[in-house]
Amino acid sequence: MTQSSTDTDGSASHARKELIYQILRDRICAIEYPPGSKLRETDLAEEFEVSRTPIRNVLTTLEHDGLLAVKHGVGNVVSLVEPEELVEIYTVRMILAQSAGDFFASPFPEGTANQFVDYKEVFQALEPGDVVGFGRANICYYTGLISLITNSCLRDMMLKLFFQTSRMWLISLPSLDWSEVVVAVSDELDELTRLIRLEDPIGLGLAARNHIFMSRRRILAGLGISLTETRNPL
Amino acid sequence: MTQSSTDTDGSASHARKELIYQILRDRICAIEYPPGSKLRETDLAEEFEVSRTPIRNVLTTLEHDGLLAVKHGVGNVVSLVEPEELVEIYTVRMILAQSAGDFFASPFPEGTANQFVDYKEVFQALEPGDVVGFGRANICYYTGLISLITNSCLRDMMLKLFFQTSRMWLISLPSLDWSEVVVAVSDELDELTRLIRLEDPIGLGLAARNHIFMSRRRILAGLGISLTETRNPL
DNA sequence: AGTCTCAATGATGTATACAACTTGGCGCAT
DNA sequence: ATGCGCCAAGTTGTATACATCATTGAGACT
Repeated sequence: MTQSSTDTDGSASHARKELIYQILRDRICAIEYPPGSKLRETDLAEEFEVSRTPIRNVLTTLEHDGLLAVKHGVGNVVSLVEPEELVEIYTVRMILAQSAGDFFASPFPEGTANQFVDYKEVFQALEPGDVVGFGRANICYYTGLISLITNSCLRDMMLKLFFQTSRMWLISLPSLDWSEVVVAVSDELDELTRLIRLEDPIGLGLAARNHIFMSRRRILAGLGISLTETRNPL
Repeated sequence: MTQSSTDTDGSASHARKELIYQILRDRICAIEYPPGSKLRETDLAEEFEVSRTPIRNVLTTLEHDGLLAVKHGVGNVVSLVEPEELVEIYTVRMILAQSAGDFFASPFPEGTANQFVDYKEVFQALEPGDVVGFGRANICYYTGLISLITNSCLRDMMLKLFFQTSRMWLISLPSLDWSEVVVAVSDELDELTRLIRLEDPIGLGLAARNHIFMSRRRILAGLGISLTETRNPL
């Protein structure tokens, strides 16, 4: 459902709205639009060369996904996820990842392992402090990993939760040691690559669960510092 | 997120849209609008005494939730869930229910057990064959059960998946033995009531998981028959 | 009789004017 | 100087006219 509607939509307008949706979602999740940003409908309408109507349609969906807060007379502001809710989301993500092993395609598609090696190289090629680049790379990596799941319901759910937490993870990044994080992600990808080569889907799910656990630790550590420093993201 | 936005929205328009959303969602999930039905925007606009614009807004959300298929030039038709996808959703629901025990409010709120006794009486008072009444009762029951979960992310997720499967479950009902189903649901509620009185949240989650498993069995049995008989739900 | 074409119909999609709302600043009274 | 109130600017929300699309039926041609 939802974002998996890349199949025969038929109508061209659906495809266009889906495209705009994905673009805006990725911008929010890579904090090109950081939390607190206002997405002005007229601006977006001008950029995508449509009227406000289809833009508003997309914004409604983004609000339903928990990425935006639409406020009458104020603006469409990228929302912040409270630490308490963040922990809840991470907890559910861990549950899902732990159970996802049973639903990975086995054997893995040809070239999957090499794909993950590529992801790693992208991360390592990033300029230190390029948070947006890190976010985009992270979206690619996670989307690729989740696409290996055959249960479409589980897949959509994990994607949605990933997108909800992504921007908060990126916000916490500047408070952490960049090279340390890159090393951690590289090790993560090494482990996943190994498990894929070993054709161990259950292990892959468990490893993903552990990485989410570690990620939660890091993000909370980062936010614990930054929440008092940069209270106003604007 | 999503349907949990009953808190301080501020704007009255948000509240109105939320209300319309819940009404239409419940109608779909209780098959007052059975799969294949067309929801004409002008009709709904007239009923709720607004223009098509806010109605379309709600319909977009319902489509995103996987309840509607909006087709340009055709109509907004209540979608059917393919058996394959249905199994996937039920599988995820079982995973979530099984893990939900850790997140039930403990101790349970005062009067929770009596509430479940009431649910049981509602089911038993239904006239045989009143599928819509069964659907509405089921929505109440399940909403009440899930509201005991403290993890809001998990709660929203389970609710969403429940709403996705509800109409298919009701469609399969006429192919099953009514009194047998009522007895099964009554036993279900008895067991949940007992576990609530025992203050056993973990057991409650596991029992819910088992009931979802049984429900999946019944619904597939029902659809196995009705899928060939009532192919055109219109 | 059968089939193809096309126009009429009715639905959703889009654009735009206007209404409702929030916020900030300016001015006035205290 | 300060606090209060009101107005203006800017934003989202709504209503409506029109565009676009899919279906269906009649009619003409074969």
